[in-house]
Amino acid sequence: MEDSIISQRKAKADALRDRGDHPYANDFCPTHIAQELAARHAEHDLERLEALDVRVSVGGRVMAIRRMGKIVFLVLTDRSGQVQVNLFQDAVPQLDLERLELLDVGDIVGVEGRMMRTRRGELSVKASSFRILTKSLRPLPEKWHGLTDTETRYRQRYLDLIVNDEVRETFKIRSRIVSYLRRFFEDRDYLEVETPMLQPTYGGAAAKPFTTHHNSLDMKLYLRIAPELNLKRLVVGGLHRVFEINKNFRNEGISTRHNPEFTALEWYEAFATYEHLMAQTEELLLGLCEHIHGRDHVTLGGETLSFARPFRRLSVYDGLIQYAGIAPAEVEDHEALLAVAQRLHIAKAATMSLGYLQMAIFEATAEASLVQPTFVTDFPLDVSPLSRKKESNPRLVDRFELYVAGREIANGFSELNDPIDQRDRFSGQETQRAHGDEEAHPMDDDFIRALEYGMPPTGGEGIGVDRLVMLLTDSPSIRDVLFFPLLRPEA
RNA sequence: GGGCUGUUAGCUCAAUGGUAGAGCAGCGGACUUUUAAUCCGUUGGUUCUGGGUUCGAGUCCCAGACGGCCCA
Repeated sequence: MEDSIISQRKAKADALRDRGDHPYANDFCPTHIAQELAARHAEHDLERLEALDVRVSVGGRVMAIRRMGKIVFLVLTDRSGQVQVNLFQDAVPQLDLERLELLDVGDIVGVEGRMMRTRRGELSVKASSFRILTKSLRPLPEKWHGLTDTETRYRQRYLDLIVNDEVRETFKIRSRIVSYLRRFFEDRDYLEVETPMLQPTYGGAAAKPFTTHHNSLDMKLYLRIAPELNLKRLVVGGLHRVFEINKNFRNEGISTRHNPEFTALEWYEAFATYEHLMAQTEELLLGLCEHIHGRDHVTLGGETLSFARPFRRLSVYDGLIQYAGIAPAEVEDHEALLAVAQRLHIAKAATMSLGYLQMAIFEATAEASLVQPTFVTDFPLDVSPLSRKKESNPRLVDRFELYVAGREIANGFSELNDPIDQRDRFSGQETQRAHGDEEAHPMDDDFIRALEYGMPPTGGEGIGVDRLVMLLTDSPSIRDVLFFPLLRPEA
C-alpha cells in the first residue's frame, strides 16, 4: 500500500488541478531573494516599512507553517536564505486563502506582497497573493532534529541540502575554493586546459586504474589516474604555464580520505624548480585560507593549523631519524631498515627496495605527527619515476610532498626532462610490475618521444582539492565534501 | 580484508525474553503578530532480510544486506 502521506499529497495536487491551478507551474518570477530583503531593510522598523510600501515577490520552499487562526506564518527558503511570509486573512484574496488548505511543508510557493515587520521585529513579506508552484509529495525530515542518518544524507544528498544549512555552506565554500584556485593561476598567466579522462594507457601516479571499453573501436581504455603526462606534453608543445582542475579515478578502497573519483589540481610551469613550487604553494594556501576565513589559520577537529609562511621543511631522511629513531648511519642501510619495517608490521616489507622501505617507514612513523603544514623533501629516487634527480645526491630527487593534519595534500617536483633517464625509470617500473607491484608506472613510449623533442626545465605540482576542502571546512570525511560519494547500491 | 558498532512510524529516538511507544510531521478542531507557536482529539509499523532457540523474539544465536568508526 502506498504511503498515506504521499497519497494525501497527491490528492492535494489533484485538488489544485480541480481549482485550475497547475501543481507544477512555471510562470512565476521572483523580484527578490531573501538575503537582499534582509540586507536592504535591516534598519527599517515597522512604521518605516509601512511608509516605504515596498512591493516584492519571492519564491522558495516552505520550511515551516505556523497557522494562527486568521494569520498564517510561513518560513520560506530560497537560494540565499530564509524569509518569513505572513498571510493575513483580510489581506489575501479568498481564492488564495483556499490554496493554503492544500499547502504542506516542502512545497515551493510564490508570494507577492509588501515588506513589513511584526511586533516581535521579524522582517516579513505581508502577502497580497499566494500560489503553490510545486507540490511536494514527500514529507521533509523533522524540523528540530533534522536529517542525521549518514547513509540517507549521502544517498539522498538533495534532502541533506534542503534541511542541513551547514552542508549547503560546506559546498558553497568548496565552490569558492575552486574559484580561488582558478583565479590564482589565471592571474599568473597560466592557461586552463582539459586533457582526456579516457586513455589508451595511463600514468602520472602510482595507482590501479579503472578500465573500460570503447565499442566501435573495440579498444580497452583506462580512466586516468592523473593528468600529469598529458600536461607535460603540453609544456613540450610550448604551453609553458598550464593548469587543470578535474577528476582522477583510482581503483582503490573507500575511506574517510579516499573516494575512487576525486578532484585534483595540477599545474606546470616551465623554468620553475621544486623550490619555486614550495614558495608558490605557501602563497597559494595562505592566500586561500585568508580568502575563505579572513585569517591565516583554520581549526580542524579542535586543532589549530597555521598557514603562516614559511611552512616547516623536513627531509625524508631527517624524518626517519627523528620519528622512526633510525641512526643517521643506517638511513640507507637496507637490512637495518628491513628490520625496522618488520618491527612496524609493514606488509610486504621483504620485497621492497630501499626507497620503498624508507617511505613505508616514514609513512608509518612520521606522517601522523606532521600536523602543521610541512614540506617533506628529498624523496628516494625509486619511488619517484617522474622526478628530476638531485644533483647533489642522485639517489634522491627534487621532490616534496606537503602534509597538513597528518594527510598528504600536495605533491610537487622538478620534472624529469631527460628522455633517456625517463625511459630507464619506466623500465625500472616495468621490472617492479613484473615483481608484483600493481601500482608500478607503465611504459609510455609517446611520452618519451615528446621528451625527445625537448621539454624545458619545468616544475609541476598536484593538490588534492577534496582534501583541501576538508581542511578548510573542518570536515572529518571526504564524503562531507563530495555531493555524491560512492556507496554500494541500496539494498 | 580484519575488529568494533549501527539499522524500530516520513524524521529523531524509546521499549528486563511477555500487548511495539513518544516527540515532530500527518489528519480533525480552537486561535489576527507566531518564531521548535500553543491547546484538544486522532491515524500511522515487513522492528533491514533469511534461518534458528523458546510457550513466547525488536530483544538471544547463526548467516546475509547496507552504513559508520578504527586498523591493514
